[in-house]
Amino acid sequence: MTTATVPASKARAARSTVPVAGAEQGAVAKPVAKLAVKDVQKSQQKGQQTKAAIVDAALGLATQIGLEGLSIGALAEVTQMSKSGVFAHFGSREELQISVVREYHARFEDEVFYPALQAERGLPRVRALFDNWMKRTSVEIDSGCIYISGAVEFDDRPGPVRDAIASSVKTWLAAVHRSVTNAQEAGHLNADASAQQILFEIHGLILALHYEARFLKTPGSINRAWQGFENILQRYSAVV
Amino acid sequence: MTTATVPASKARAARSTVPVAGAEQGAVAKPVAKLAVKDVQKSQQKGQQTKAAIVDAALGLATQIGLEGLSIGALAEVTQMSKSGVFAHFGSREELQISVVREYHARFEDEVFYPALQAERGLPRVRALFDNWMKRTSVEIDSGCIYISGAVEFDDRPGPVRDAIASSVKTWLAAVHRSVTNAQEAGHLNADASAQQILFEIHGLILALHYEARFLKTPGSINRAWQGFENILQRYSAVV
DNA sequence: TGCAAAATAGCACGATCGTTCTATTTTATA
DNA sequence: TATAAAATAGAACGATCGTGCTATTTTGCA
Repeated sequence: MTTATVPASKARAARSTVPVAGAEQGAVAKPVAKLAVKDVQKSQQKGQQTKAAIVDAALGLATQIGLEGLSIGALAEVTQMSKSGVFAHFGSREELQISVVREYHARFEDEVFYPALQAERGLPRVRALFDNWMKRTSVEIDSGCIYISGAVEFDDRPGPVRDAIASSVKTWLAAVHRSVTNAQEAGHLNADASAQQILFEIHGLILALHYEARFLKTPGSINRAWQGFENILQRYSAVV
Repeated sequence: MTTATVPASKARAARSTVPVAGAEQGAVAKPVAKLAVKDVQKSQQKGQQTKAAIVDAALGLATQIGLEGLSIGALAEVTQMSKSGVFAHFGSREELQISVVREYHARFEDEVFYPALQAERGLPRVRALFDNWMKRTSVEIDSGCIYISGAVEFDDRPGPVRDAIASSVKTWLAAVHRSVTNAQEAGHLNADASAQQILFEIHGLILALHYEARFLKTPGSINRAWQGFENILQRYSAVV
């Protein structure tokens, strides 16, 4: 009946099928100025808006109960739509899962990667990347992380969903790797060290934080991750 | 029809319902020689044997597709039994999952923990624990690890299954923690360092290995975990 | 060997799943 | 405002799930 509306903060949930910018409400033939903006708005038709709202809700569900736990029925309930109404936007459950992964990837980049680019190349940017990663992981102690849960759910299950997750994660890890390499070239980190090794150890800190804080609820995990990062930097700091 | 038989190596799969120690046999008056061995066989009644075989098969399934992926129907197919036949041994799916967790825990202890006790206290034992842990994790790159997949599946699903997993993991981590503390007291590791911090960083290496090798299939991950361990030891080695 | 008890099978139930098909409503546009 | 297209709803499908109930078979023991 009532089609779900899209909160401003979530209007980009269908990004994969829609231009990035600041698209809001669709709407009617109101003869207003503001051409450029209007066009974007018009392109965001009803279907796209609804799809964005569905993906947003699906992302919320998937972070908590996993991509495999996603069911179209539950999603229909949350969005106040019919099962077939939800289904029609994706054509298959698998396509829905892929949309969720893409949306998660986009938000991850927006929140973790891009802001870190403002830090200058080399060690400062490595720090910024880890800082943002840590902040996000800290939030995900409560909400869950699709890169981690998805890895477990699909590690033995080949297919496009697994590919989507793996590709996103690899993209992100490659970005961190690049940043470490830059720091080595800038003389901020020991050039003899293996960037892959440094990346591996950093990744371990994030995974341990997620495991011990989210599952075991061990107090102090966040500080231990920070401390571990400082230990790594110290170990690999350039010998002047 | 044909009840599944229990390979020798798996005859302990129903350990949870059977007294731990050497408590076997229930008795009977058959005057046979070969007491010890015979008794074990006799006490292991048909039901226990079958249950052990079911748990063993369930463990095999669960490591690959997760505890949530376990279905009684699939299990019945694998063991060549009827659904109700399988079900009767546990009374609920949840109880089956708990049995699987307990069996995994028992095997983990047998394979990782107990053998390491032969190494002398202090650093050698810390090394032995990590060595065995690494060996097991290396195997689990193919087969999967219930402590990791279970953590993801049950991280915000309270209940006895989650409790069983968390309790097992905590027991194991506490053992490693104890070993680290011993190494500090023996002067093998820096007594000023936090054992929790060391444990956290080691745990991270294992998790990163599992993630990068099993999911991303990044080559060289095993060596990176070893290297990371050496780095940690070096960092926390006692200053003489 | 006979008999009680334990183990297993067979069947059916309600629920939920993803998906398909068709009808209805809403939207965008001429 | 009329009309084609897009979006959504509704109902039904086959499959699978966990579980309960009742038979049947198998086991252990007197």
